[in-house]
Amino acid sequence: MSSKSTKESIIDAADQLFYQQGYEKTSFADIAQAVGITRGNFYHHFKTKDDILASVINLRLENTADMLEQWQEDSQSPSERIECFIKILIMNRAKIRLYGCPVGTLTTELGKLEHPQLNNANQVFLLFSDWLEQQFLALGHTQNARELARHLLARSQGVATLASAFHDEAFLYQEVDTLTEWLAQYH
Amino acid sequence: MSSKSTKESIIDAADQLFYQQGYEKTSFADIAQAVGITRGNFYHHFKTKDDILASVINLRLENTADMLEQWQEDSQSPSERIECFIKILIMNRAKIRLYGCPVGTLTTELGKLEHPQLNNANQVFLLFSDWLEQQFLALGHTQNARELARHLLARSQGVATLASAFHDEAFLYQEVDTLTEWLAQYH
DNA sequence: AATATCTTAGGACAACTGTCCTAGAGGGTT
DNA sequence: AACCCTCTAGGACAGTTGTCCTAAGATATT
Repeated sequence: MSSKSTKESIIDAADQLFYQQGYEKTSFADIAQAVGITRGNFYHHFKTKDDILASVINLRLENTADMLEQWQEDSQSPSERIECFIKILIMNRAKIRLYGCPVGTLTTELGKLEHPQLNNANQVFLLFSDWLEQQFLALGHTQNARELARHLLARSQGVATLASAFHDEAFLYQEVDTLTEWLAQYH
Repeated sequence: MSSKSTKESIIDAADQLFYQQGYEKTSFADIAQAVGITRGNFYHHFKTKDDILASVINLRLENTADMLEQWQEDSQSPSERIECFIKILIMNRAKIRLYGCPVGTLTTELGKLEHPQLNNANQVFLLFSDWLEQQFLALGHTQNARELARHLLARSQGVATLASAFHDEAFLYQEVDTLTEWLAQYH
């Protein structure tokens, strides 16, 4: 196992734990146990807990950018692409039901902690926002493309929050239908 | 200062701190400092941190029930009452911009912590949900009153989440307008 | 085979966590 | 005056936190 692989393992484990338990609750000991290394060994890869968080956010930024690029290639029309976004609520329903949206819950927590990495975490939101805005622009909504993008982003956040609070997947399906109908009026 | 008053002070301070910093981040030391008592003195009023949380949630339940009752009395029509709900986004915009929605952020955090008080915290959501459902029923939407109530609840959650992430009050006003228009179609 | 670099385990460190105990101050009732 | 009960301050307790050091092991290069 090379150094890079161990470092990546740490980031992956931290990514999951931050999502499932929250950043504040997750300790070095938790991550170390998940990876299978000792706590002391940590310092060689990351100086501080904030360093790990920064790496986790960078990983999420990369993964999100890749996913959006994939959607861009795979779909023929802007409305199809927007539907891809809506459907991640279904794709990730099991985890959303348990932990909410990884983007929204992290930014919310970092906001309360007044954490310096909050702006970086918000970049993930901005990736989605800008990409959605592009799609609405392509649909011809030049006046309010950003407004529509943020609106859709907020709707998906709300759905994730309630689905998680009530552990209710049925609500998730229902709201995805409502969102698809909403989208139809902007074709 | 009587005992009851000190206990209430603790609950009030914890209420604010749990909202502003989160439950996990807030320590006994934080609360003690906010109230102006020593940490050791705590045990006389609350046995555990969970006890404080339970009291905070009960306080929020009472306050929410009172507020809903007030709206019920003060407004003449169901749609006016629903507008009261929508407008709390404006009323509390300063705090929402900083800390998000107190109900949504707490249930999200407790969900990740798998905290036994999660169900109690969800009761606050249920108060709103049931009350909104009543209003939609009164408007004649017998088939989908609950669906509409949950939908509106989710929308307001999403607005709060994004307004907090982007520290954007303008978005909040804009989405309140959108929600008011949405409501108009159900009069 | 010898050397240099990278990676690891183990533990030390002070600070903080939630919890709990004890001694005494304060006020009211007999 | 003597008593009781409520409340408080101060500190003890074991455990955990993030951080950091050191010594040894592993790996690669010469």
